[in-house]
Amino acid sequence: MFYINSADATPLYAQLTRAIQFAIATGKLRIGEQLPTVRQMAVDLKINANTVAKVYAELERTGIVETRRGVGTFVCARHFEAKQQRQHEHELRDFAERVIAEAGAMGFSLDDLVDQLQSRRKKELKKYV
Amino acid sequence: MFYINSADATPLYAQLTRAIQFAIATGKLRIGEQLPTVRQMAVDLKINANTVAKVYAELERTGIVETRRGVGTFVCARHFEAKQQRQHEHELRDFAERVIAEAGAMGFSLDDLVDQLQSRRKKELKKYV
Amino acid sequence: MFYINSADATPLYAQLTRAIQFAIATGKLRIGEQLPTVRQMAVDLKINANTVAKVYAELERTGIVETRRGVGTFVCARHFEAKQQRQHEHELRDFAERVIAEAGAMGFSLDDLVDQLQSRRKKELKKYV
Amino acid sequence: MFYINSADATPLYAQLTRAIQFAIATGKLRIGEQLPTVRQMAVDLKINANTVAKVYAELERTGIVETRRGVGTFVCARHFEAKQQRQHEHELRDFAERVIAEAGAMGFSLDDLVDQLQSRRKKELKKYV
DNA sequence: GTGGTCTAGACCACG
DNA sequence: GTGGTCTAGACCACA
Repeated sequence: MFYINSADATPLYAQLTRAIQFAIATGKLRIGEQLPTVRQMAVDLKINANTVAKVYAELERTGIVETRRGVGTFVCARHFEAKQQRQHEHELRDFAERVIAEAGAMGFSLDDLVDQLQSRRKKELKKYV
Repeated sequence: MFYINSADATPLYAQLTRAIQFAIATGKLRIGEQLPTVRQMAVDLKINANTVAKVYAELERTGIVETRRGVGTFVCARHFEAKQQRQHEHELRDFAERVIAEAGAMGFSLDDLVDQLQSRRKKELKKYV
Repeated sequence: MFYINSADATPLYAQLTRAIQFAIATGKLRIGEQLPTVRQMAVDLKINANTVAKVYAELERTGIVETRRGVGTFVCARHFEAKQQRQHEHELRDFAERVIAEAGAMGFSLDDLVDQLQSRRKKELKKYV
Repeated sequence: MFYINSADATPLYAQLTRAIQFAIATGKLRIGEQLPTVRQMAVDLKINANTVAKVYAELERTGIVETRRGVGTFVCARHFEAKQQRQHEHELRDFAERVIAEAGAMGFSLDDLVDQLQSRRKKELKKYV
């Protein structure tokens, strides 16, 4: 379900964090659903259990998942502090700005990126509807 | 000309290497053209000169650039055109995944983000026309 | 400067986190001041460097310290998101409530606790004025 | 009657052990008096019954309580009056340090906290008079 | 059996 | 020399 590339210079824990956030954002992981256990995930990805634990702890710290001791780790209902509409918009604009800059630096045209984002979304929606 | 995101966990040297390779691959940097000096690049990107120097050294080792002592660093040739198309697509997919993951973690819906990006497309196009 | 009790069931990292927060709260550590290096702290407290690193990372995540790679870890200016006065008060009341409950459970009278808090503050102030 | 803070990193069993010992030491629980049943305590504190059972077993091992099969768990005698005064003071200091650290981390000034606590003193006093 | 803590020690990125 | 990442493996708290 998750994919890690140990050849990539991006730290394993960052890749996994991203993959889980992505899975949640696209609905592959639903609210309340249990994540693989730390050890199982470690086995699946062939990485150290501590690395997985670090990721889970980090995600819990940011409120994306909830861990119940002795039970497991679960996706939790996002509690986005109802941002001011204004601030939300401002942050979105900043974020879009950054995405555009990075895409440019990596040589992706905005069109390609938007296409990719949209096709991703459709694919994911299809899978789970 | 180059873009580095120090918030990204991907090592600075990897980001810079990728950015330079991309610039060469897409012709933004032409064969024979001079790269910014190590110090200039360090100042521009607000990173340490040693980091830039290591990137240049690595690129020289792989034959992508050539350093002429006391003169500067120059683009040498392209060694990686073959893998370009597939590699590019793969990188785009990874990048899109990262964007979606980050957007999700920040509470932005993919729709909002795509809207935002598209509303900026025209402006960006204008810049480069 | 910091004190850890490995006999205490409270995790070492929690004790150290607390000790550092305390040092900052009482002015023992000033804004901008450098914390001992990870390795030095580990030697001083006779604990593993990773445990210290975990604490520093955690404190950075919450914005209490700032780490500059290759340089060190520094106390940073607190950027308490100017809370609404109302909310601040509400949170303080909740916090006080909790403190009272815990003090009660541990058998400390409110008088003793207040005395202790005040004497601590005076002592700290004296030291550094 | 007992208070557990599951947000505190201190293990639940350690918190409960301390709370019971304190209750006995201060006479809130008298010699011969029955403790809540394991299950009742678990329900009250919203923790697992095994955790409570282990605490009771440990307390029995040290001779502080006595379990009569099929009947319940009873306070046996005090074995730790001697260390009480010094221990109590030491714990108060630790507790005060923790409170100061947490208050600092949450952005409350010690003065504000002390004010808040003192303003509540009368109410608390009333409760117990 | 679940996650959490800690250690020891290797290697890397950065200044 | 600084902090960061990762591993392997031990032991603990909790259900």
